[in-house]
Amino acid sequence: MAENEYLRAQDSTIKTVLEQMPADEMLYDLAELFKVFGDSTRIKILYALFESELCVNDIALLLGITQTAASHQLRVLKVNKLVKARKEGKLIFYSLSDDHVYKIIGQGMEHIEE
Amino acid sequence: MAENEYLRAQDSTIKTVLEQMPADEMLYDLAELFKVFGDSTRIKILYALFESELCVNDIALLLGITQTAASHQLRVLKVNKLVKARKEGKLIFYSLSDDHVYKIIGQGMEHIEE
DNA sequence: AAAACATATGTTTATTTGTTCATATATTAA
DNA sequence: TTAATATATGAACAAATAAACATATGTTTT
Repeated sequence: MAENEYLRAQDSTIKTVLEQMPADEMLYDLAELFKVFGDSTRIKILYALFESELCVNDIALLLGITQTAASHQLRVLKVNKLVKARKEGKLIFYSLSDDHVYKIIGQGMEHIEE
Repeated sequence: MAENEYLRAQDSTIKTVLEQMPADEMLYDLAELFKVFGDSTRIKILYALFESELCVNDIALLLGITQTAASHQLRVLKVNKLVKARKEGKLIFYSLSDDHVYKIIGQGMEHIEE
């Protein structure tokens, strides 16, 4: 690595930092994922789904939000593969897609509970 | 729990969902925390700090952002206790405050790598 | 003390985003 | 088929926010 008079860190450090840095696209995707968790309405929906699958209207009523708002946010969660949908007649039941959701939220809780 | 003709879910389910739901303030704090991770600039900064503590200018130069942008985002990270600062003369070295950062980002990576 | 350097702060601007309202689609019931 | 119910979609609006620019604060060097 070429010397850089503007950097204080050692060349070896700079090299390691740059080498370990994931590709821009991955960093962007990661930020996008966390953005999904960065809204209290969506967090509430996920918490509700911790207990059981629920249909859209139940989610809306349980959380005190409109059906439209629930639907919009469920779409965001679904696009990002945090929830999955199951159709039963005119009802659509949403549930968590996998246990990453638990783990990510769990880690977040640990941090704020300090 | 009183019966609710508008809800499809069973009373027992509704009861459990409502019981397990954390207080609104906690849900809000949790969303705020994830919001911090929900920006690629901040994610890049955190990744850089995985390797070693770094001063503001080095972070800016390494990531190709302005000093001002780095400072603003480091402030956000510091307020949310994800990084801590150490002063050495006119340099201020930032580093990760604890290993929750690793864990949270790690879980996020697992999810998107599927 | 003055100059140079490192970081922080305040303001403005452009973009993103969550919600609401109106409406469309789809399924079941009458 | 019409009405009722459940969910989704699209557009408009308001709030949040990241970046840029100018500048202030604090530290070291000369």
